[in-house]
Amino acid sequence: MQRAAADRLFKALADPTRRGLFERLTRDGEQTVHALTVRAGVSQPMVSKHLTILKRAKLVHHRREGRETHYSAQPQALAPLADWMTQYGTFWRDRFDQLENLLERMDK
Amino acid sequence: MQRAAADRLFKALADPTRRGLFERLTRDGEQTVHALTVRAGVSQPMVSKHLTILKRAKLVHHRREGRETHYSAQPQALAPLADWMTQYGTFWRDRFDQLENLLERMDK
DNA sequence: ACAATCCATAACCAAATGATTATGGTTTTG
DNA sequence: CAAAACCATAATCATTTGGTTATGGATTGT
Repeated sequence: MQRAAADRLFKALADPTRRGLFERLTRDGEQTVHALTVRAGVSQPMVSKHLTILKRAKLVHHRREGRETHYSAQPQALAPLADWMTQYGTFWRDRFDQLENLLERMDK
Repeated sequence: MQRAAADRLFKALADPTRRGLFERLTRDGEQTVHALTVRAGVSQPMVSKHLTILKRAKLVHHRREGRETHYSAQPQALAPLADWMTQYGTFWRDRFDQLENLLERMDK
């Protein structure tokens, strides 16, 4: 079951267009499908489809408002991926300082 | 360029069989194709193909020895994935303690 | 009311993907 | 040396995937 969640996550993130959408929603916050389509490099229907896949992986959340649909990123949905990665502990040690640094910056 | 590396990585990890092979190599250490095939649930040629994909993502390394090929995991190849994830900082805070814990256990 | 906008779904298509069986090249074993 | 074992590649196939255009439903603007 955690298996299936991880699978949907990895598959959702396997496509660069989808990662692009997720990254943009994370960086720039909530966006309409239209706004996302303008810079996505693919057609509006394709953006909708990709968003649906991200939605099933719980990476995004949507909110209808009139004729527009606003999508927002749910970065906490990356947790299973983080869990999966902690199995491969050794390489983390090297990254530890960077991470600590990041967390410090986040606290400011 | 880091882009392409991340892409090969995500795509390589998108398949559960491939993740299974990688996990096994990480947990149990170096293995021959034959040994991997026995428990992989797919045919030997498929194991070879998956290993090739993992190899192109630098997630595994191979070493020929007579008629057998020994594969081993290269977990440090997950680094680009870790880098990518640090962009989504917020959720890391929650995982920080677990990570610290893990690193402590690793030092023993 | 009518036209335009926003979005999702449908219909369709080419290419990629995951799998199989068949084959052949090396190397080891009997 | 012959047979068996190990592995990679080739040929083939069904399914999935990422993309398009077409359409239609709902909402907003004139």
